[in-house]
Amino acid sequence: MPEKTAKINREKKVLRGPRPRRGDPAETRQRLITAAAKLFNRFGYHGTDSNRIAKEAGYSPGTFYKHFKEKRDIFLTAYEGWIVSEWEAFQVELASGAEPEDMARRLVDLQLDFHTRWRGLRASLLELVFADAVVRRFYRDQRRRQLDLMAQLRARMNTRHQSREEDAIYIYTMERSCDAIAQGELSNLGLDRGVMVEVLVQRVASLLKQ
Amino acid sequence: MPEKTAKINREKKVLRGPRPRRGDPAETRQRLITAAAKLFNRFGYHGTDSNRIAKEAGYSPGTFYKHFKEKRDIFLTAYEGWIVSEWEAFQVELASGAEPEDMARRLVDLQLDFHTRWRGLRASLLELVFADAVVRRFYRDQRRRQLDLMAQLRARMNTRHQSREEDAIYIYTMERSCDAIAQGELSNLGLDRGVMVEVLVQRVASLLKQ
Amino acid sequence: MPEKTAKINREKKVLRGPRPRRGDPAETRQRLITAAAKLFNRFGYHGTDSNRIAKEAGYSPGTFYKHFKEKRDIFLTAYEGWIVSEWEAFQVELASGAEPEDMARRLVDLQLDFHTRWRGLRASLLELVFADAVVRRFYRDQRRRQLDLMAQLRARMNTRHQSREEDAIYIYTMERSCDAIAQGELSNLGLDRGVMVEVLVQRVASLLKQ
Amino acid sequence: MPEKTAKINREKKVLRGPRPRRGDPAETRQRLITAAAKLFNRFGYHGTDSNRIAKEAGYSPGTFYKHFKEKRDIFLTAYEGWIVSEWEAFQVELASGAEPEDMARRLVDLQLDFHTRWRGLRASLLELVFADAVVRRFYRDQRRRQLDLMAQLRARMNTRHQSREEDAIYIYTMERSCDAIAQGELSNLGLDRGVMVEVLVQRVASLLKQ
DNA sequence: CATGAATGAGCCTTCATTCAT
DNA sequence: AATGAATGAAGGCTCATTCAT
Repeated sequence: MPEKTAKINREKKVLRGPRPRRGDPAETRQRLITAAAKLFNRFGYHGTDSNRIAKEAGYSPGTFYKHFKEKRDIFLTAYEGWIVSEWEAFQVELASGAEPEDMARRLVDLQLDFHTRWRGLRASLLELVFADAVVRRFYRDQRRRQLDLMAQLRARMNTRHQSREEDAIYIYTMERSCDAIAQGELSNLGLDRGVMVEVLVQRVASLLKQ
Repeated sequence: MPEKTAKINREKKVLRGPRPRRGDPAETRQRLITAAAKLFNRFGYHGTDSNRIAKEAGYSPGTFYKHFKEKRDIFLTAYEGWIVSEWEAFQVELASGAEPEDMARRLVDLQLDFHTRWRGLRASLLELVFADAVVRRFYRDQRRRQLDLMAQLRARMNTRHQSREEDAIYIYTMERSCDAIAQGELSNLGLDRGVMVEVLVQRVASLLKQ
Repeated sequence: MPEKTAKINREKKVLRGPRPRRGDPAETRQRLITAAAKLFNRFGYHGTDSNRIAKEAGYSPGTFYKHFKEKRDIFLTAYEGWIVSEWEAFQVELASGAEPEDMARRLVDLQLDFHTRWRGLRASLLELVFADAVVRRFYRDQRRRQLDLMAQLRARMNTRHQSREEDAIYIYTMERSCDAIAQGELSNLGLDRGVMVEVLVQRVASLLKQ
Repeated sequence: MPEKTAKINREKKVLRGPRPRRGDPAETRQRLITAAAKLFNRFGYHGTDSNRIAKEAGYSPGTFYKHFKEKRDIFLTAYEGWIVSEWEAFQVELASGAEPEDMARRLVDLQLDFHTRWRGLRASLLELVFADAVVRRFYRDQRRRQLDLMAQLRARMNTRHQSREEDAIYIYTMERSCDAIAQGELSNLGLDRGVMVEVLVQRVASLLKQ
């Protein structure tokens, strides 16, 4: 009977090092989300590992999994946080009563800002939507809600009529163009950011004018 | 997918029959590319491993690395193959002398077709562009060439003037909209494919009319 | 765009160190099984990790998973190897035509020998049978086969009649007693190995006498 | 399981009602043991984590470690509780003065009952005995005591003489057979429970008859 | 007495890549 | 040209255990 070896084998899980701290779970969770967003936006989803997220937030690997069932979860959470805050900012702007042109400019700036801040997460989004059924469902729910909101908005604002399909294409145009700008594509393509933004602003403005 | 890949390969050799074995390097290389495209388009870049590409093509892992320095290379090669064949198909159509509306419809169909066939590769593209400097450079070169070609084309066809920035936005609109359709987003969003396509066709047609 | 960081992140998988060797897969597999058996028998199933099995056999972690889908698989394989070789040894002995008492003694020695050599695997077996449905199925299949063989054997040898249930109890008795001896329980319990073995031999002998 | 566990705990206090909260230490400890027994018997030792035991009992992880130095301890405690209660039940039966055959039947029923209720713990027992020196020592102490009691008992009851070694084999036979029945092995092996039990009853009865 | 946030070693598994044959 | 056994870094995730509150 391997009396000694068995014991050695069993007792290797001795804990040493600095002592744990305490904190508010909500705060910890938020720190993790912030760290994840930061890393996703620097390295993309596949370039970011869960242990590193924890470390970046000031925690150890186990803490991550106390707050999120799996890596995908924190991605979805960060993604939702972005969508919600972006949409809130849009609502505020839309309710500001500014002149169409001014409002359009601010809306484009807003979207550009968000797409810049979240460009890494956005870069990973499409692959995850493609490869992961859960992300796909989540993504499409958001998209549907977005289209519904847009329809409501247009109804309320008496803007020029356009179909839900046109709404979708409008959204795709804005999103993809802002992504391109946010990803820094312009300078490589001989495009001028100012001109590009201006074109987008005019598109938005024409939608806002009744 | 295989049928169309054959089309892409047409200028080299039509590859059928599941048994390779000591062929000329070009054929082996082509088989690997075809297999990679197939897998990328089913599982995405990160969901496809290089050993499996080799196996799918009927070779062993070592053979893969005889023909491609790294996994990224075959992605770029497949990507280039797609772009080239898509652009060739466009050129053919643009030279057909068809009526603007008909031509527009065929161009949209063409793009939809390519985006459907390559949707997995496209889904992975943005993340790779973001995370990998080499892919990024490659991608932007293609994009620049695309914009240049479009400018030439417009000059030749005497179409309505629009800036390079407007061209870019047009390209982004078409691309993102076709991606959405190809990825199957429409049914979840209460959008009608026919209507969507029609809107896109009109956009293209209005560009083609002088 | 984080040109540098992204690259750093991507290129961390550089391989260094000693070069791989070549070998016969069957041999490698066997080496792994042998190593696994050794470790399971020293530390039990839960005290043995797959990387260590690989290392013990002279390979790296990846090699293990080229030969076995998961850790459980190598356990089942080792288990099966033991059962088969034990049963073969029994068959040889049973066919030897020795006198009942002599044969009984050799059979007990044989079983003791096997239980001693495989005592770690046996110690883990019951928990795995309990906790893992796949192991359970495998185990019960073996057991059924064992009972069937025993029935055939008794029929052929014209031994005293006993029910399949009695056979089972006989098997359980032998197994558990040999386990106890193999695990080294006797010295702690004030039991004499010689006496114990003698009792078992008499049991077996009485079965063998018609 | 819960009903019977309560029985085991009877001599301390009957614990019902799912809400603990600042009670006396003994009660907390008992609740933890009950929860541990339940989980060990459902998932085995390695399939049960200490945090879950605490949660199941209505406490937090810290509380667990206030009452038990380590996970192993609560296993040993539960194990001891089972042994003690089983042996007590046996003593009661043995003192009942019933006819040998009746008594034998009740004893077998009793043992079957206990082995069924504790089958998860029993399934883990042998691996722990093998891998952990402390469990091993504990287990063998119990076993020695059991053999001693049996010797005393036989002396008192004037049963047919048999050696301590024969006692041990008898115990192993009963234990392993009851385990098999408790683990549900019979149906897979084409064995009839009634017949099996009857054989065991006869074995016990023959021991009880002088 | 009890809490529960936090720990961190470590296990299982994957996969891009190499090189001796 | 092709093979394919082998590599080994690393990543996702678990869980026994601790300690500040």
